[in-house]
Amino acid sequence: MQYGIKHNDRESICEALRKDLLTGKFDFEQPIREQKLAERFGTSRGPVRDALLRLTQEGVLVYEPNKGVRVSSPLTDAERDVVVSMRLRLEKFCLEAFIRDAKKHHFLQLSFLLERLNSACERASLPEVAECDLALHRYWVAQASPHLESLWLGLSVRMTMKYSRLSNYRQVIEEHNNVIHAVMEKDVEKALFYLEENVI
Amino acid sequence: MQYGIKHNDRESICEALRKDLLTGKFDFEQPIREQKLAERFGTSRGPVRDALLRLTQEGVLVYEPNKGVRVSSPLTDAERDVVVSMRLRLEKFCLEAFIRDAKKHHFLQLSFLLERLNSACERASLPEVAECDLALHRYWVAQASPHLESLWLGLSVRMTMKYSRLSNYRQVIEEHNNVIHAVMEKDVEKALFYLEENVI
DNA sequence: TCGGATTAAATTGTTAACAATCCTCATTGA
DNA sequence: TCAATGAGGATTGTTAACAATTTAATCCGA
Repeated sequence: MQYGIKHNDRESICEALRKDLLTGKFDFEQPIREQKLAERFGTSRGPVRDALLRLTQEGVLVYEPNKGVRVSSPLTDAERDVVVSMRLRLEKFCLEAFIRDAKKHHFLQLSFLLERLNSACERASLPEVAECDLALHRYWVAQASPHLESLWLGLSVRMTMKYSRLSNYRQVIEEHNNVIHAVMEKDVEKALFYLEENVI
Repeated sequence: MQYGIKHNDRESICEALRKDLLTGKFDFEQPIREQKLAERFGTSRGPVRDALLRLTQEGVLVYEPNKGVRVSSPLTDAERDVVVSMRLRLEKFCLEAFIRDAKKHHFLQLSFLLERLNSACERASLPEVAECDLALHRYWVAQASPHLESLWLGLSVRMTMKYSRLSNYRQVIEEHNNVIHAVMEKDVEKALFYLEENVI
């Protein structure tokens, strides 16, 4: 579906739900029912439960034994500051390593993801912009340190949920162009500078 | 079991496995079989799968579709540095908030957890020391920011897996005593100082 | 009318059977 | 000899039924 990742039911359900959650399609504090989701995705409750469990661990959902899951309440401003600084620490590390080791096909992939983000911005589709934005950042994190990818994901979704700067599409394009051009020129300093501007 | 948390099968399996994994009871790169664990815990594969999925998200295990999970390889030194600094950022934030808002019964609980850690050290039981150490830190994180608890857990298990300073039992006791006495005196500065010494 | 016990419905937790996939290893053919 | 093939077993993925628990509704007595 995306770039060569194998998907089973629970994976794709997880991604679909994450997208919905990040763009606010579920109400806060309202419980999410397994059966309903199972019907929506045309599977049994098993894979749905797997996906919910995983999103819980990522911090998007809150789980209570025998009661199911609900959308977690947003972070306080102080919590968000902490999360932002942690994400920056991690992503700077990854971007630096990515620039150091990147080969031609990595740059190609990067261009492709940037193009996808641009076109999502042009269509002014918030869910797609959010998805493409995450996919882009995720790419260099996954390349630089697969170990820390899931950690990064947890930080990013928590940030994104709090509130989204993504609706300013022109700015989104601008910021990502800056970062990626610096990356292409292998200018670490500049890339990190623009990344910081972009993430905060 | 612990302090008032309700446990179902998948929760307790998860905790038992995490303990085993943190103290190195499974070989690296060797796949972990669901059926075997199900027999060990006297359940079906369902709850076992849930626990494995969760530990994957925490970063202790690596999952490959249709192939199951295996123990993830240790972090590089550079990765570990990043994780340590992120954990410190998070835990300092939480400890500060904890000190600010703590009531008497929180201090009581803290004393209890410290006592448990001491006695584990005296028995020189590495698995228990590791568990009590995590439980102690986890307590102020969970109190200060339930939102970020699972994030903290992911950071901590990754750190602990890399290599463990915990076998120096005398030092473990010393360090935690320092932190907790500072906390009791509500001396934020001192507490954070000793925490840094302890975590790195 | 109100509060508390009792029942019924809805929901989550667990299980065992079945389907799909992967791995091993013997067989085949050049 | 050796690579390709294919059967068989082992393992993971999914499903539907059942058990346990929670939630909602009903009833009853004061």
